Amino acid sequence: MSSAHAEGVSAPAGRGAVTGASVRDAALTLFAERGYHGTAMSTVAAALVIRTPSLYNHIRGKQDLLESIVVETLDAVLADHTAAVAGRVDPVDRLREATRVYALRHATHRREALVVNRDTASLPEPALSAARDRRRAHETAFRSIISEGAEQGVFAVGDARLASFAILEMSVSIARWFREDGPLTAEQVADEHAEFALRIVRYRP
Amino acid sequence: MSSAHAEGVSAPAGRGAVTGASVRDAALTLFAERGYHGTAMSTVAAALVIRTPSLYNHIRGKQDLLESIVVETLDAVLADHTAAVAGRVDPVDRLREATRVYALRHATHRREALVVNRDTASLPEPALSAARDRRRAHETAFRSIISEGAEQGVFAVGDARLASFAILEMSVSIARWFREDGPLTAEQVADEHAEFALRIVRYRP
DNA sequence: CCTACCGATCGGTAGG
DNA sequence: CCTACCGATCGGTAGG
Repeated sequence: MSSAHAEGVSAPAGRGAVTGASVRDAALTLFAERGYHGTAMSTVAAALVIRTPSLYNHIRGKQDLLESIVVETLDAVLADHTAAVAGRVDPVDRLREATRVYALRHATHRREALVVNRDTASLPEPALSAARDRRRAHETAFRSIISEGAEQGVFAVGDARLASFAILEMSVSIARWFREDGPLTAEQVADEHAEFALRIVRYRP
Repeated sequence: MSSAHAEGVSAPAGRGAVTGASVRDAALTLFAERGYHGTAMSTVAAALVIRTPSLYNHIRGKQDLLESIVVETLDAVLADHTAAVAGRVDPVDRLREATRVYALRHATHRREALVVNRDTASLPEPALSAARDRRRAHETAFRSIISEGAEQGVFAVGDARLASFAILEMSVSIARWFREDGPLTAEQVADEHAEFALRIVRYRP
């Protein structure tokens, strides 16, 4: 994510210097709102107040935009996860922190999350396999925390896969409703979801 | 849902009589796989082994297909919910049953769930508002169970909205991974999610 | 159910 | 950054 903007459409009208980053940012906003196939490149150009062909001075093509959004986001998810569990041995700490950073990212990078979840399947190979590999790596790492906790008897869960999906997906849903100007901060929402995760695996302090 | 098939593509090759129901079924499968905007009507026709214009002897248009999928599915969700809570007064029973039927539907009607969640925003007005009203009605009814349980002191939950979204969305996610030939039946998955819901709201028997 | 065909729009290139 | 333009594909109609 090299965009200078964390949220919102980049400066469109007036003396806004169009760059690769601003094209990617405008595309990200529109892909998140209307979906990849529902967004015409002419709409991206219009958001930047330029003509469609001018976009191609900054980017290679529409598919490239999607690929960079998806792969970079999934890399960031994996990096978050690795950093979150590093140095922690207690499954309770590991699950709480892994859930917290995952939930937090879905509150702070809503557009990226929406696009990844909706449009990853539209990627051509080999980007599709690359995306699926990254996603699977995260799921596997996340689930293993639950399995380890269950083996140690600290978690009581029937099916680690089921619990893992439930926790991951309730976190993903944050991207659908979270508002920066809402009653809860991203950190509060993330903390609460981390507690939900521990309840799902039946951890009782 | 008047389709004769609960899952899978309707009989395509050979002596398959194409009907309105079979067109809707083929479109449902393809919309679920590739998204509404990612599916060409020519692909729907190809799945039925007819030419594109022949589709229009059975349906009014592409938008109509999406509208009927979304509105009928949301109506069914509301009907499920109403039936599930009818006659139950204990918030524990109400939440367990409301979650169970919602989760169950996402396991048994995966394609519909995927399309509703991915493509509702692509509906033109007034169908868009109709869909949003139905979804909101369900969310409100669902959340009120949690609020009532919290008021009665049987649930301990910080934010009813947060808990409601988390429960609903972890159930929605079932549509993304559930397989009929997997290790768990739809009923088992639904029951487990109902228990997850009670844990999230901190109900302790 | 088909062939023939439509206007509109798509992503993208040429060539300044 | 633009105008001019491309071939491909879109949803859909006419008229059998």
